[in-house]
Amino acid sequence: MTLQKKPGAAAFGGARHDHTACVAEALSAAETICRERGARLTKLRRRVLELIWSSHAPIGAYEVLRRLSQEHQSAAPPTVYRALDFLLEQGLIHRIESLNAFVGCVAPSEAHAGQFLICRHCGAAAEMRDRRVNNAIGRTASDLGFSLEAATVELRGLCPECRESDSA
Amino acid sequence: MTLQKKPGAAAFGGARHDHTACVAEALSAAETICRERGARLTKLRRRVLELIWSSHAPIGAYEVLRRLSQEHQSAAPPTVYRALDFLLEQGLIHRIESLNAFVGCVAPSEAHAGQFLICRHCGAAAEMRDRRVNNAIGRTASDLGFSLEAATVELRGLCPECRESDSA
DNA sequence: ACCAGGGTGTAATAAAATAACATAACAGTT
DNA sequence: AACTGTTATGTTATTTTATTACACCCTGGT
Repeated sequence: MTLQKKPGAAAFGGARHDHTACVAEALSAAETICRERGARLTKLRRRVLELIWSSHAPIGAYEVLRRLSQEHQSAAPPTVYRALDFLLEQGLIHRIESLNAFVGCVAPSEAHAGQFLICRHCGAAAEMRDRRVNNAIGRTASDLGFSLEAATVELRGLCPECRESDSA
Repeated sequence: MTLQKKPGAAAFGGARHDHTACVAEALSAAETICRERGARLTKLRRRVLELIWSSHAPIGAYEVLRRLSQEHQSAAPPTVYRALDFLLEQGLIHRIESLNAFVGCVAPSEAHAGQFLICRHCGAAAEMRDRRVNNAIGRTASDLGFSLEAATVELRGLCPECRESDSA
C-alpha cells in the first residue's frame, strides 16, 4: 500500500464521500500540474476531465461525447479522443483496457502505472499501487529477462459495499 | 513460476522452437480436452484455433476473419466471434485486453487467469502464472475487502530476444 | 501585422463487436 | 428412417469504439 491511505476509500465509499469536493480537488490539481508543466488545460480539456470525474466508474469515450454534445455543439469523436489523449499524456486519467473506458487518476502528479480494482456491480474502479504487486511483477519480468515498460493490472470482482448489499 | 518450466520459452524463442510441432500439440490437446468435456470442437472452431496459434503474437478477430475468408466463403464477423467465444469458454485461448486480440493458451487443461508478457517489438505474448504475482494480487484484494473474481495482467516491454537485437 | 504551433471543426472511414433472425447439422428417441 | 430438441452456422444489418485527413482558427512571440 503506497500512495493512498486507503485505496478505494473514495471510489468504493459510495454515499459516504463528498464527491463534489473530490471532483473540485481533481480539477484544481490538474490545473496546477498543467501550469507547472506549461501544458494547456483548455476549457474543453478541462470539461472532459470533469465529465470523466463525474463518477468513479470508468466512462467510455462516446458517453463523454454524448454528454459533451449537450452543451458543445461541435463535439465529435476527434474532439473527445484528442482531449483524452492529452489527459492521458499528462497522466490525469487512466484508460481501463478491459472496459474501453477512462477514469480519473487519483495521484496525477507522479509517474504511474495504476492498478485497478473494478466492481462488477457498481462499476466503480479504485486505483491502487500496491508494492507487493509491483515488486512481484518487476521480479518476474527481470527473472525472465523481459525489459518491463508498462503494466496493465485490472482486477474484477465485488467491492466491499456491493459485497454487503449482495449478501443482504 | 508455476506451470511452465520456462515461461516464454516458446513464445519468445523466435527461430529456436519448432512451431509446427507447437501448433500440432496445441490442437491435439484441444481435441482431447473437448472430447473429455463433451464440447464440440467443430472444423470451423478448430480452424480458428489453428489460425490463432499461427504465431505467438496475439491476433485480432478481423485478422482471423480475413484469413478464414480465403478458404471459407461464408465467413463473417459472427462466424469468428462465435468461434472465439467457444474457445474462450473452453479456456483454449485468452483475450488480450490491451490489444483487442487473442492468443492460444499454453495450459488449457486447467482453470486459469493468465498473465502476459507482451513484446512491443516482435509482438509475441508469453503466458505465465507467477505465484508471487498471484499472491500479491490476492492479498491486496482481500486486504481491501474486495472479492476478487478475475484478473487481467498484461505487461509490455521487450522480450529477451528483441532486447539483444535492439542493442545490437 | 505577421507567422508558427498548437488546438479545434468537420467529414469520412476504419476497426471491433453485437443483434436478430433464418437455416442447417447433429444427437437421441421412437 | 422420420421426429424432435438442441446446438452450430449463415446472413444482414447495426452498434460501438477509434482514427485519418484536411480545413480553419486562435494565441503567443516577434
